[in-house]
Amino acid sequence: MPVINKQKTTKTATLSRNSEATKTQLLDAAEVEFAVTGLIGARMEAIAAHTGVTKATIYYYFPSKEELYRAVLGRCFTEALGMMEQLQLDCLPADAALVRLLEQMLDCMSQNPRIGSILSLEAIQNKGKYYPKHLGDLLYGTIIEILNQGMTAGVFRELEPRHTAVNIVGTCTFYFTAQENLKYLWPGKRLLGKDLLQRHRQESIDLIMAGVRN
Amino acid sequence: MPVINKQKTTKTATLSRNSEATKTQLLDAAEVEFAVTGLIGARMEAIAAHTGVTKATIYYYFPSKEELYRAVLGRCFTEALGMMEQLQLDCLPADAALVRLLEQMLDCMSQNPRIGSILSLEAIQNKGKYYPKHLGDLLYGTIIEILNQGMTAGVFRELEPRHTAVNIVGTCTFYFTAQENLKYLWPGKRLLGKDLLQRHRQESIDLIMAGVRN
DNA sequence: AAATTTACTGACTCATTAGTTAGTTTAACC
DNA sequence: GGTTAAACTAACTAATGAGTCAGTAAATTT
Repeated sequence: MPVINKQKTTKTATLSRNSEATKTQLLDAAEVEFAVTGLIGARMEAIAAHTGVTKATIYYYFPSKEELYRAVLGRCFTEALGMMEQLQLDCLPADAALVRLLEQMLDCMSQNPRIGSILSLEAIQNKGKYYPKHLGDLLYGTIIEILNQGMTAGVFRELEPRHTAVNIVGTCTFYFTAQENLKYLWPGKRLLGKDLLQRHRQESIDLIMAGVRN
Repeated sequence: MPVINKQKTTKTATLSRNSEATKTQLLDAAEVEFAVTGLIGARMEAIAAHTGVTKATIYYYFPSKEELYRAVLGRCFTEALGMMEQLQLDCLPADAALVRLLEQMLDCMSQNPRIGSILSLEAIQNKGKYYPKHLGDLLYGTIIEILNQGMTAGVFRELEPRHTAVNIVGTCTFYFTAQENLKYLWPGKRLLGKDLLQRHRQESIDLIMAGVRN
């Protein structure tokens, strides 16, 4: 393993055996593990092994399994939050804004389907204890706002915005979280392959838009 | 605890300390446990304690944790299958048939939201290893058939039936499985309470029907 | 090059867990 | 009322898992 440090004496930016990289790798491995097993089911040993370090190394970076879980959630949803914030929907009419938001959500799930699994497990196993409410507020708040706007403008039919928002999010996530139960519906095809994903994206947007439009 | 047996000598129907009842109670407790933790996370001790017996009693009835899990799944989906089969949708036009099916699915989830959780966990944790394919075939097969029929009849728009079927099931389940993450959207209200449930049922049906109709 | 700090490990502890077994209690049948 | 079989338990085993700690190796500083 050559090349550890590129800059030599830039403050504390570079660390001896590259602790920043190790930490990131641990978070990556932990994300995968938590996305399959949830908090309780996750094995610290498995996370360590997958990272190529010993279990004790995890405790060098994170005080406990629970805090590691919090860190994983934090990183996931900071990402998602960033994507949401750069959407700039205010200047768009309601229907265009909703299409844009749907595209973003579906692409987000395609890029990292683990987010959906983690949130599902979080709800089912931990009763939402670690659920990042500010993300929920932002996501559901944005959808509800768009729906209200659309109703006022007359482009959307009269609907209950909160229930509809929940159903929209459900539509954007189910395909990904239930993947493994659904795969036999498309024998021999990869559900996260380019063509099926593309098709699913379009079908989901069409269904929702037809569902809300007047 | 008085009254154990009502009929006295009806074959082997009545058992000494009522084994049939114990078995049912064990399955009930196991269903609750598995619906929260999944197969790997479930604690046999917890299932036993909740039933009011010792752990060893479970092994008197079931050879292993895995077989207990299989038995729980079996019972859940025999129920669901029974509900599906008595629907009699063949004689109905596509749109009425879909409404009927949606009502049934939503009511099924309302009555036992654990089904959705168990299926979600099954997909995420076990990669669908124990997923009852015959149930999936029946459910998705029925929806796809109705959608095709509706397109032929011209009452439904041109859509891809499989993706749409997945989205329909997603809409019918997400509210229930993600309950605990969503509760803060309705502060002070019970998501599975009569009024919210009723409202959600109607909103979901409206969204889907508007989404598929021509 | 010696001293110090940072990154990391091996070998532990103690709690928990699936599964077992030998034995006990309760009811059923004669 | 004594025998037998079914229902159930207490007390185990063996394995695994979260978390600890003393110590080592590599890099950085002096």
